[in-house]
Amino acid sequence: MVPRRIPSSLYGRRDLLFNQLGARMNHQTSMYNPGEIEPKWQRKWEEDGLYHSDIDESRPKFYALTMLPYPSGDLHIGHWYAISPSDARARFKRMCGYNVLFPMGFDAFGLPAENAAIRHNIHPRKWTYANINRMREQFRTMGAMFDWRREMISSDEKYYRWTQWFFLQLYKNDLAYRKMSPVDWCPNCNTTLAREQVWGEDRHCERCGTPVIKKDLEQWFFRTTRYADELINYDEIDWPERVRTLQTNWIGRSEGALVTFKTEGGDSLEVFTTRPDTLWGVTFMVLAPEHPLVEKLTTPEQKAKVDLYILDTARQSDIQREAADKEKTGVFTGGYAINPVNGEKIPVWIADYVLLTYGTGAIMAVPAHDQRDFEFARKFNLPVRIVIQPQGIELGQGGDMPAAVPAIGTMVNSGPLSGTPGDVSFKKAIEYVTKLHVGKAATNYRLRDWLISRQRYWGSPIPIIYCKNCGVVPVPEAQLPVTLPDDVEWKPTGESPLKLHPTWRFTTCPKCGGPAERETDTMDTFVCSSWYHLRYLSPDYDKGPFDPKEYDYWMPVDIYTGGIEHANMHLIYTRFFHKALRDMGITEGNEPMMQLRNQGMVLGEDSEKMSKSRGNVVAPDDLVQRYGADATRAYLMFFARWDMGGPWSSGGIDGVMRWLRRVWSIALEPSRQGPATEADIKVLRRKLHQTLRSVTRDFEQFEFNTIISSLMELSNEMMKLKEKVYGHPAWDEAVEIYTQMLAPIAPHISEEIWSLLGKPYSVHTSRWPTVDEKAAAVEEITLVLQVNGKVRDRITVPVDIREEDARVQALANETVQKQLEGREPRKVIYVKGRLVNIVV
RNA sequence: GGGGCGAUGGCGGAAUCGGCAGACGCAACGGACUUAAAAUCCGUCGAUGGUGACAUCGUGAGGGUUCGACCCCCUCUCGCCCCA
Repeated sequence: MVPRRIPSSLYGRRDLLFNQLGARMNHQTSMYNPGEIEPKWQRKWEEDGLYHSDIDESRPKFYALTMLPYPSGDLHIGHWYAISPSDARARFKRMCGYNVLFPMGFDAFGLPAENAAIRHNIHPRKWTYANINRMREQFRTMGAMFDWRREMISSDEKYYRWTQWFFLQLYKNDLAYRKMSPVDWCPNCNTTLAREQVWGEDRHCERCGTPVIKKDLEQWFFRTTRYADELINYDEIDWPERVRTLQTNWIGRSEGALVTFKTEGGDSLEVFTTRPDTLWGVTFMVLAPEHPLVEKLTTPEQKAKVDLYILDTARQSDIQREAADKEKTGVFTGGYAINPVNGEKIPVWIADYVLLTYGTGAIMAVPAHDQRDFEFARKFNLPVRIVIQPQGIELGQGGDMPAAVPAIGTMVNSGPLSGTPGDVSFKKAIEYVTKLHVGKAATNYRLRDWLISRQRYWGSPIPIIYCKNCGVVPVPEAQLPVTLPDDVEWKPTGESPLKLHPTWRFTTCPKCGGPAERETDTMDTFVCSSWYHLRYLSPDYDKGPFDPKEYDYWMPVDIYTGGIEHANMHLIYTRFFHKALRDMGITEGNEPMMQLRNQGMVLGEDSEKMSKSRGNVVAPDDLVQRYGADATRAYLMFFARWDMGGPWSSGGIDGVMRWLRRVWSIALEPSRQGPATEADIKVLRRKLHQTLRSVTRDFEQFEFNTIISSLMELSNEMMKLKEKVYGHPAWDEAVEIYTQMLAPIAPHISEEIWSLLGKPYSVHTSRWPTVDEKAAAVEEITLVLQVNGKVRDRITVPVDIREEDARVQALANETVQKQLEGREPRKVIYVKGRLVNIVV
């Protein structure tokens, strides 16, 4: 636990008080002491409910959402980096007049809790909720504008009741189904993993690093593929192109044709091809070793070799199997298939580079026009036949091609379609196979349905009952939630603890009342996080997953911030969820989150990923102790572009701390009052309103680092002018607006300054100032004088100088004349407000 | 192997529409204050040459387009990410 009050002796530089500053300070001012003011204001804001967000039809709403943390035990610097700038922007929006909802919660189910249970013999619930309590306190030190009344915790019964309810709705609408399937299984975590939880060349478990193995199990799936086409459409949302590309590639839509070949024995052998125009170039077929027809096709002479090869393949990972640079391996089955377009008899092979899970698990091999097929043909001496003649490429004979030529071109050696030009070849080929009833146009996706079953304890139970008489029976909605029992034993047995529970598993069938068994698998935690943004709307609501009144007011999410690593998982799942719910009439609109922005990553000072083992971890608690939350927040916004991130630098934060102390004294310390000239006032007001303009724009665009730099520039300017303009209304205006601009970034110091200035509480509910365009306008500009594109001089001219005058002045300039050396200008280029370039 | 992103002083970064490269900050150095140190304040701070005004070079490398390129195009190197 973080102490509620940090001893102020840690912060204050009391020594200073009695030094040279002491003499100048009056009773009103004291040193900037974050240790004192931060907890003070945090308490006050909480008591006053300053950050409560309630429906208010009189104001436009703004739903600012930031990805919720997993309660791993400590809020680390990455959380601060992601969340505190998001908080600053939410605060900015609020000051701009929006009714802002900025909630926080915990993604509380998941493996680490259970691993902790196994390792330290502590109950996952206890571990998780203790961590949540600790992290909630750490969050409070951040000074963020969370409305804690809206907190959701995904492992609460009142939450997962509705996760289960959603499962039932998906089940009713045929969007959840069960099937036997080979799955990636982590032998260490004893669970199946989704494809995206399997990482790296050696295909290891994302959590524990153990290489995964394949296993056949009855599993629950969500039909994400049904929405594949809609998911690659981003018309309604402002999401970074990077994320859209990642999602599009992940979904991997490819158009082509399904073509049915026949085996000699008469079985249909369906293949998906993206190149129907190459059908006449098929010289062999390749099946995945696991393909169901392999056994039937294999001749007795080949059986021994085939069986051995199948065994070999099972030991390999998909990545190893598909690697393009890998030496091709394969075995002839002895069987043959018939090419439906020309009746040719072609050999059928098996090879590991064909995966059962992609397309139909079988391919037609066209070695002349596909590199992998080409390599395979060369290795096993199979014929290569050219059927495409791309323009301008000399192909020679198939037998002596150095590599496959995948280009599109005119069809040749293709029976009735020979001569078909490349631009219509796909269409014509598909028409042809359709007419023959041996094929049709088809679209294939890389995206698979979402496997949500986990053989683990710490997750939401799947609300399904298996009855000998009635089969698969959904738990009636009135009986939800299916509660996770507390009294289980977790031993790494390979089975879910729920399966070993003596009583929980056994129940009665809701349909026939006979003896029945519960599903003992729990749901992938990504199911929980697919709808948490809806639960914030009404976390205690018990008539549905969310209160429709709240939904109508707050949804959709206006801005979602978080890490890009979720592009292929959470962000696809949550879009899928929303679209599925929309089709079931539960939600409205096509997209849950209108705008998405990703932050980068904070690296250690050694430019490496922070990790305990490297010893390069920066702990935000220490920073708060030493510098306060405001300086920590400001430095996180200042040290790098937010969307890029970068290595932490421990020295840099001192500069930000110095800046805050300067701001403090600029705003609060009385000063000698010199006579202010018109010019001084003008300079101050111009800089002030120019800064306000750029800060406003940068907040809109998530450019936090330049917000801080321009505020630093302004404070430097104010420091220079203070002795002259102190006491003048322009000075008071500057201090007031400065405090407001600072408020979203450093909420505590600005609230303290605001209150010491005698302004009405609170700076955070004050209205964002408007730019005085007249004050911000410049009257004189620096015109750059170039000769042949090189800067030679700069002159100060009126902002509205006429082009003719600018040209005349430039040519008359002494330095320019010297550079011209009497040469006659060939051309004079004038860029308004920028430069005159004289070309000789 | 394919795709994406990036490379700017000693360091983090700025330059928002093709128009003053290096804003702002860190570090460093010099000065003021101090018995002293810290803190604070003032100043210097891309490289080379020059006492200096100034000149030449300079945004990973090479080429191109342009009156003018950190910015656009081509080729390459390195780093990170994603997909294989």
